[in-house]
Amino acid sequence: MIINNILTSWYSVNKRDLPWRRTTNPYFIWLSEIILQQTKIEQGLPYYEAFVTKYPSVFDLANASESEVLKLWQGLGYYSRARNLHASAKYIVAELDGVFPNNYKDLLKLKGVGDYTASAIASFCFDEVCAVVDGNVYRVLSRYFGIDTPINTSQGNKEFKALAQKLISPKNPGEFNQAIMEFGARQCKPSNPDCTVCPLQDGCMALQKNSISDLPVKLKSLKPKTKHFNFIVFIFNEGETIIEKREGKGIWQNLYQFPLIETETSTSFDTMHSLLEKHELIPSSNYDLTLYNEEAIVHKLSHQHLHTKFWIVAIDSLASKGVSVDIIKDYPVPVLLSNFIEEFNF
DNA sequence: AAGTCGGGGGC
DNA sequence: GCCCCAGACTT
Repeated sequence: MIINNILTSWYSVNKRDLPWRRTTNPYFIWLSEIILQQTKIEQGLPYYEAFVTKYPSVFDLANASESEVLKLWQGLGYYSRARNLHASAKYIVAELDGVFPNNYKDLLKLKGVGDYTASAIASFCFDEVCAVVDGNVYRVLSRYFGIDTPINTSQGNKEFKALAQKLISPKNPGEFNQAIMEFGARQCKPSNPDCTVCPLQDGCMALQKNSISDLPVKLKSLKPKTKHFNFIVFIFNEGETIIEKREGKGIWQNLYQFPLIETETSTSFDTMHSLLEKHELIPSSNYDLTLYNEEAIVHKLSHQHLHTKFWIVAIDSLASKGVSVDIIKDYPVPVLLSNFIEEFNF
C-alpha cells in the first residue's frame, strides 16, 4: 500500500474531533490556521472558540478595533498574527466585498498567509492540490524517506515541499494534508514515538537505520540575548497609573505596558533614582520609590531573556494624564505584565 | 540566507 | 536546560 493510502486510512480511525474539522467555511479554517501557527492545538483551541464566538464572520472581525483583537489574542504570542489577521479581514471586506479568496494564489496575498496556510485553506476548503509542509510533515517525511537535509534552510524547504507535492493525491488533497499532519502530531512524535505500532514501519528508512531520534535535522538557533527591563509603575491621583502603547518594530508591537526603562545591566536603587530624576514624566523629585521584586523576574522568549524589575513610584502629580487602574485590564498587554497586574492587585 | 517574533509544555 | 509547536515576515 502506498504511503498516501496508509496515512489516510490511519487518519480515518485516529483523527481527533476538532471544531475546524466540522466546517469548510474558509473564514473559520483561516482563523484556525493562523491561530495554530507555531502553536499546539491544546493551546490554540480556547482562542479559536473565543474568536469564532466574538467574530462569527469576517465582517465582525473587520469591524473590530485592532486593540480589541489584540486583547482577545493576549497570551497566545506572535502578535503579528493578530495584527495581520485583522488587517486581512479589513482587506477582504473592503476590497473583496467580504468574499474569501478561493485559491492558493489569491490566498497568498493575505497578510500573515504564507505557503503553508494558503495550501491548507486551498486544500481543505476548495480541494486544490497543494501540499502542506509544517513541522509535522517535515518530521514524517524526513524519517520515512531518511532525508537529512536541514529543514530550516531554503534547500530543505524546497525539497520537502516538492516531495509532499509528489505524494499528495488529486483525489483527496485536503484529507491527505490533514492525515499527514495528524500522523506527525500523534504517531510520529518528536520524541519517543512508539514505532512498534506504526503503520509505516515497513518502509521507514529512519527506523531501519535507527536514526529516528536524529531526524529531522535542524540547524541550531542562536542563544537568546539577555535584556534588563525596568517597568515604572506609577501610582497617583488615588488609583491612577500610566500605560503606554508599544510602538516601533520589536516585540509586543501595539500592546500596552508601563513606562519602560531598559538598562545594560541589573539596575540598583541608586541607579533607578538617578534615572527617574531626569524622567520626562516626573516634574519633581518628590516621590516614593519601592522595588516590587527584589529578584528579577526572568521572562523567557525565543530570542530574548527579559530580566525584569517592577519599580513602584508613588507620586503627587505627573506631567501626563493617567488611566484608572480599574480599566488597565481592558488593554492588551504581554503575559509578563498581566501576571504582574494580577499579582500586584493595585 | 539569517534573524525576528511569544508563550507553553515535554522530557 | 533544550527542543518543539498546523510559520510568516523582514533584512
